[in-house]
Amino acid sequence: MKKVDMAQIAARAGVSIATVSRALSGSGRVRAETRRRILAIAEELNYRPNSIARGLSRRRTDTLGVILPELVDEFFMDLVQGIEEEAYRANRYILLSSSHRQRDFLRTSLEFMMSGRVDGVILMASQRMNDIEEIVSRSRCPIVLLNAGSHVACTASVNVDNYQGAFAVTEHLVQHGYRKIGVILGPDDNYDSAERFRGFRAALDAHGIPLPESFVVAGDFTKTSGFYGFNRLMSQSQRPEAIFAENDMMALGAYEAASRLGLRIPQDVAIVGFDDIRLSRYIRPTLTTVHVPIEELGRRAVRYLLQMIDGEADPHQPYRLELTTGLIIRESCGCSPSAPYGVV
Amino acid sequence: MKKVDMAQIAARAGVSIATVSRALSGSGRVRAETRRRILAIAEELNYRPNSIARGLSRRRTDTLGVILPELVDEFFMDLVQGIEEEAYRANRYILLSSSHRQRDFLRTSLEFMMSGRVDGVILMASQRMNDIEEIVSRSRCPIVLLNAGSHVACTASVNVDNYQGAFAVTEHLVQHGYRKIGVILGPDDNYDSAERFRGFRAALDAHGIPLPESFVVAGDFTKTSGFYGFNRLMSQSQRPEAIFAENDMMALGAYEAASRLGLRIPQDVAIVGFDDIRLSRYIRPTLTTVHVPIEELGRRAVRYLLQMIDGEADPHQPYRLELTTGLIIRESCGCSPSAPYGVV
DNA sequence: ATGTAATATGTAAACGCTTACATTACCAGG
DNA sequence: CCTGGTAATGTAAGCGTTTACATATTACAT
Repeated sequence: MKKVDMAQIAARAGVSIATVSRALSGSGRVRAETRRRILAIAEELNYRPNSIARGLSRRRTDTLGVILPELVDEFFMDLVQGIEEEAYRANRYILLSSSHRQRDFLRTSLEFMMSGRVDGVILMASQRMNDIEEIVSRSRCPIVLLNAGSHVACTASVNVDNYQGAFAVTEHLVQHGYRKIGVILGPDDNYDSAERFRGFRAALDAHGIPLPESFVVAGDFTKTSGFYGFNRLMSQSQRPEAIFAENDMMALGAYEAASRLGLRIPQDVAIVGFDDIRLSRYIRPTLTTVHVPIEELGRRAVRYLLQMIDGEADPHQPYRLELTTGLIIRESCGCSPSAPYGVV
Repeated sequence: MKKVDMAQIAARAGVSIATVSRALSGSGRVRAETRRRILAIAEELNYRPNSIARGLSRRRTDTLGVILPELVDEFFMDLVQGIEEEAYRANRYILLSSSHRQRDFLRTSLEFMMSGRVDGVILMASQRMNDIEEIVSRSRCPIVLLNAGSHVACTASVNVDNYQGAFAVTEHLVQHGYRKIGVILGPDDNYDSAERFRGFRAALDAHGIPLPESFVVAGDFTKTSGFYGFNRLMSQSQRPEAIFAENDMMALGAYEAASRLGLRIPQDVAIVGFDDIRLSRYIRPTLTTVHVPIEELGRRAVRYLLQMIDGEADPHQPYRLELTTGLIIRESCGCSPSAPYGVV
């Protein structure tokens, strides 16, 4: 199939290229009859506008760049889904790139963004946010950050309200009557983790519940770290009655550790997580956790990015959106009798 | 940050645009001293080539299109990962699009591919492969199909050897001594499913094991269908001793049904799956299944696509690659005593 | 018919880069 | 000092659109 361009259509229709362009793009005025003729010819020739050329000329690509730290993860999957959907709705394409373990992350991102390939970028850097300011300042197109620390105030960001979610799920434990509540932390330098801990802590404080140092153990969001974290929490004389794992994967590790130790959930120890990954519904007992509206996160990011691109929002004015999280009450907190099984 | 183009560099360096281009692209001859000067200025001005313009001129975009039926699924996630990695290695970008439940699938795909936005496309259509021939024939750039039926012979495709995998896992059941083996099928029109059944059947035949009609129940690759499929298989007087679920999700449903009926796996009934999704390692007993090299699938697709783009492979010559699958022996077939738990 | 304002179309200049071809600079051998 | 060859650089023509501006056509009121 050979390529067909406007010139060919113009020739056949006996008009100039400009008229063809106007007819096809719908902008500008063209006599109805002429337009019809042009459209027919375009159809017949199976014409598709060359979006590269169009991009050059219009100085926009209708493409959004998405840079994520990784791809293989339920979180990112949902995120991409949300982003793609919203972009599709707005007739935009998605140029996807994972940052490949930050190998030369800054350089790659900049390269990416400044190449004129995209009209805007959705960027989720993991930890090291130090570069961010620089990236943003040197970038040539609007950027929306995902889950940026609250200290990043140089551009738009869409975030999850970790604090509120952690507060809620912790409070739920308290309402169950638990007073000895332990926590398995996420990575040190992780913003989400820090916020979750803040919410956890605040909920305890709000109810006058003490938090002994021994009830706080480190973790890193991996299943294994949850396993060991649980073991450490439960191997002391003073055992917690309930445990808040700062994410679901660690809760999963805790499940396994519990099973190893012959401890029943929630009878011997209640466990709650954070994230509401799919797995949390599949394991038994089902996991009480905090739902994070990931797809929504992606969609909102796209929406705001488009606003910036379309000039409805000022890219230079900082903007911060926090999406509320929702408590998902299942069995692991002790709420309902652990139903044997069910079709999910 | 204002945009800087070659003209500015040329002006500063006191040379022509052409020389700048040559210096920057590395092609063509430029005096070492001049090149150094130009590079320095480019650096200083923080110049990035405009890839759109470059694309227009060179008639290539260094971008690969990826069209998938969905995004949210472990399979696609891994696939995208493999594709992205390999593309990154070759300095290509990925333009991602899900086909949104085939809503006007053909049109979208064509639009996408023929817009000159990409140099080639990796396409995974789900069922209805009827359009494929047409899409391929009308396309303007090389295409690699993923998991295309063997009847599709109009272009390149990379596939998984479902037959061989099913044969292997079935044979494994036979070696366990099971003679009454049931199967829960995938969707009717699904190519993978058909191949898996063929392999299953062949393995039974090879060992002279009969397959009563009642041991074959329909399913559709969902967990729920696995649940009901299991129930149907086990609610007859003549019960199978082992069950081959054509994918892991259905095996998962079968697990739940078994638990409901108070049947132990593998003591009362062995279960094996296909796909080796992550979950298959997390459930207890761990699931014996067939590993599908998904990332590899993606990587291979990219590799061949690049060959076609670079003219090393003829896009018009059909090409078919089948990746072998691997048997993953875990607990659900009865192989090892069902260990209580372990850190995975 | 005629002038005026709208409407329809054409012309040509971008957009930022690559590249074939033309030109100039340079150097060695005669 | 000239000649020819090679290396370095310049010129300009694309690449396929969009779009500002110019021009041609039409419609309508007078």
